[in-house]
Amino acid sequence: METGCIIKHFESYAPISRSEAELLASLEKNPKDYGKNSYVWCQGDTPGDFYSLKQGWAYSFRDLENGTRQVLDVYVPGNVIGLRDYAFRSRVSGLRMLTDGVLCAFPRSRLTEVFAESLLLCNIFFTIGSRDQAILIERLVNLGRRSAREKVAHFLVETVYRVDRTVTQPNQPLHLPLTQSLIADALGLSAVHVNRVFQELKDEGLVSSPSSGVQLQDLKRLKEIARFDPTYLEEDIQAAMGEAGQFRQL
Amino acid sequence: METGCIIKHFESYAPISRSEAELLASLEKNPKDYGKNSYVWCQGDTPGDFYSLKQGWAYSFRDLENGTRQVLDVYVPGNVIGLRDYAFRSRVSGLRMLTDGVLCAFPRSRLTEVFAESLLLCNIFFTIGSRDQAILIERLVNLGRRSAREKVAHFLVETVYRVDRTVTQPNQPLHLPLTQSLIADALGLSAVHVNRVFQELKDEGLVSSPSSGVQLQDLKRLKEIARFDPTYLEEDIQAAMGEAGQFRQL
DNA sequence: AAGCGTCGTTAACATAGGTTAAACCGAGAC
DNA sequence: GTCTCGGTTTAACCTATGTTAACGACGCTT
Repeated sequence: METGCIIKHFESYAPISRSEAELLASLEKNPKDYGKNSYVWCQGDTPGDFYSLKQGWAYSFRDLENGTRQVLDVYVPGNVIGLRDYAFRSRVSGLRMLTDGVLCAFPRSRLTEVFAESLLLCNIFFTIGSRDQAILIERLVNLGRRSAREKVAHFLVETVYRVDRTVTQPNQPLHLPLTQSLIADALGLSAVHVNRVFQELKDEGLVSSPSSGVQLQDLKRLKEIARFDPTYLEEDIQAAMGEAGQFRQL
Repeated sequence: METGCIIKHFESYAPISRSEAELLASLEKNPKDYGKNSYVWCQGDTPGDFYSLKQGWAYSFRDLENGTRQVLDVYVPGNVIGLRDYAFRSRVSGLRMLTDGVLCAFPRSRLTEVFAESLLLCNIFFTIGSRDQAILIERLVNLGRRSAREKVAHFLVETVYRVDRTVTQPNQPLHLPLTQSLIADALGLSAVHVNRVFQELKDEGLVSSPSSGVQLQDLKRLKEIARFDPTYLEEDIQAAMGEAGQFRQL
């Protein structure tokens, strides 16, 4: 079995030892296929497991009383999903596949064991939580204080940045498997208005929409429109662990 | 020295042992006064410390390029603040006092030590992170998919719920030290429009505004308007830790 | 007591984005 | 090869909320 993508993902935070790699590998034992649009869990379910996303894309969302929904986050391969339900009796959001994909489930209680066995992994999980929060914060800013045009640009650029982390691609046009109505639900806009914005961006040659999904043609310009500042995606576990981290790594 | 409010706060998650209480107490060594409206840190600063809020209220925010700002969260006594910067080289948001208050700083590196020394405390910190995320998610839903009236009602009710956790009050009208423009910046609205909503709510006898701050007169009705569902505030560390938790508590 | 700054209030006016609805398009199902 | 379905596109119309601006009330400072 080749080295799992959760390991690869964790290695992007800090070099991990052999025994820790084994510990992580034990979290990736149960790969399971999910079809496009299938629900992994629904809001309100009892949260038994966490997941790592081995392949494909997924998103978390909340359905509202008034019939609308809010998309909370989009996940790309390597992401750990569900940590946010850690302390709750029922899931605070649903999880649904955006494309076909593979998820690895591991039981919530394993996490406490991992904490006990490896301080480094404990720190990395904490770092992931910290990063998740930073992303939510940025989304909050996006929703609260930017125009529709800026929102869309920002969301697209952020997503590209997040993909790049695990899936290193050449410098070519970047393809994202997002629908316009998903983007609308993520940004608190109507699908109609998202389409209006897309028309604009297309006219300016910044994006194109192939048969499905979105293609970014001019990342640089999009970043300007979004006033995108990537520091909120650049964690650094060294900074966090300090001395202890140094020590642990020997 | 009476038992610190961080201990009281942590006890609301799980019973903690004597040695763990001492460990926590060591985090509360440097109480420092902050005046109303003073800045504790600014976005971009290097994050050295975390804080527990011993007294008073504070809020975190982001200033935007376009001159507006987004308020991200409001903190009440007992809250642990700054965990979200755990893994970053610079703070993702600023922190400012809403009232006079007292904060206790403890260095970020201490956290790793605490993790190493107590599995339970490690879990509680994780739980706090999980809860923080749940709150952000709810704020996201609020921003994305609710009307101004619903937003305001929801924000007020949530805040009351969060205060109640540590500060147990009688059944009387609840006073919150929030200004209308703070609420506007938290909800992505203009101060003028927040005021319009407040006029409505006042006419209906649901809130009043004494010389400063907001007073909630009819929590029940406000909850209905907001369609407030408090499950996202009801964590349960038992559920999270499972067996390990049971064991650790002996 | 005069002056100043912050916050709340109100009104008139402007607009970004929502709503509805209808047509269209490509992909998979049968 | 036609049907259906989810997604996109366009247009006409509407409204919730933003903007600007001016005033008032309170609390602090001098």
